Amino acid sequence: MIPTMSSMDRRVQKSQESIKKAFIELMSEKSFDHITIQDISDRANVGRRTIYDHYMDKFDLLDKLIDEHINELKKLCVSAADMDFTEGNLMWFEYFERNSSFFSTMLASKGAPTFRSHFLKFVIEELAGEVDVTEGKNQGLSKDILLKFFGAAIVEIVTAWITNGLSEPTQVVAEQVGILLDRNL
Amino acid sequence: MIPTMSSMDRRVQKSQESIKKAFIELMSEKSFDHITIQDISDRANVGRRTIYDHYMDKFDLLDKLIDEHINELKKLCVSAADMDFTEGNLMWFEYFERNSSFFSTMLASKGAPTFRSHFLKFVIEELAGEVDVTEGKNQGLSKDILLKFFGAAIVEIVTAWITNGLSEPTQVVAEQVGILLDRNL
DNA sequence: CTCAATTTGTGCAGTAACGCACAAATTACA
DNA sequence: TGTAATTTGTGCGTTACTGCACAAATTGAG
Repeated sequence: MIPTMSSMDRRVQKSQESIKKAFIELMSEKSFDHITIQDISDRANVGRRTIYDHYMDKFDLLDKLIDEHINELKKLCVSAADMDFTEGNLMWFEYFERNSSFFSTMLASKGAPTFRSHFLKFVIEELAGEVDVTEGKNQGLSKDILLKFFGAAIVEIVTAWITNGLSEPTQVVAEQVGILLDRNL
Repeated sequence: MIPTMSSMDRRVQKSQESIKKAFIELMSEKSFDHITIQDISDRANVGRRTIYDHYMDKFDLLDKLIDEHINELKKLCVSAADMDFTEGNLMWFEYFERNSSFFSTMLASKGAPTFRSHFLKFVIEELAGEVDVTEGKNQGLSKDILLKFFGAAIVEIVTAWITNGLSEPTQVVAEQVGILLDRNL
């Protein structure tokens, strides 16, 4: 049985919370590549042995954090169900803006491929509910091709925007991506 | 061998820190008498069994916190060694002012006698270094009597001031107690 | 004063975290 | 490229924390 937060041994909760919090702090201070398990251990005030009890390595820890962010984005999607693309996009872009120190240092490190992979998978899942190939402008087109095409486009726009230090205003990027998606999907 | 902070098992450090912090928070919210071990356990996020592993009961926990405050006051005394009574007093009174939520709720509860006892012992120890009965105005007087007399006076002034919600300005109380001590010691 | 609800205090078995040691791998610098 | 320093990854014995159960004590309301 998978423990819920309320049934999990509190020592496990505390250790994982400390490790994640420390990792996030460190990622806003230096590149993922330069963070050591020893750094995390010191900052979280838990033993190195304990970190290995919970995570295989720091890539696994990054995986888990990315998954948490993806889950947060999913929640935003649920609450944005009644909105059009631009409105829904703005919520996403604002989320990335709030968490930009995490994402920008991660994208400038060996963690970038992991994030891109997770994010692409997620974006495709979300778009799958928006794309209709049985009628309209996309009738007869491969749904799979459509999803990969626009999924990759979205991932690239988001990661480039973050990597370039949020150089475009959040509203502008959200609007333009919204226009492109409205036109095609 | 008494463990220092740096050699103590970190689980012990964490548990004790959490318990103390929770207790202090609770004491700024309600009377010591109404705080339960269950309250502390919930706020600190540690098991009740664990609290009993570290402290006999909540009176023992209060003892330890009072001792920590007394130790802080001792440090202030060391740094005030070159000052006269008024200047040194001001540091003490300001310390009580900073921590007044803790002291005032504690003094309005069953914890008051414990505090008075610890504080009187400490004040007497500090005054002992200031009183000379071999010459001057106190020649021939019992040192023990002098210490108890003025020790109790100081304790009463401090606790009444705290209990009355710091009704007199800190500077005024410190000055007047300083004058009285200068005159007699 | 009575009584239900709550809290206390503790024993105990199981789990998680700890610190240490050590060989292997990686990093950084000359 | 070589080498010292640092970090990694893991096994293991020990310690601390956990949650549960339960009898006893206390609290608060009627």
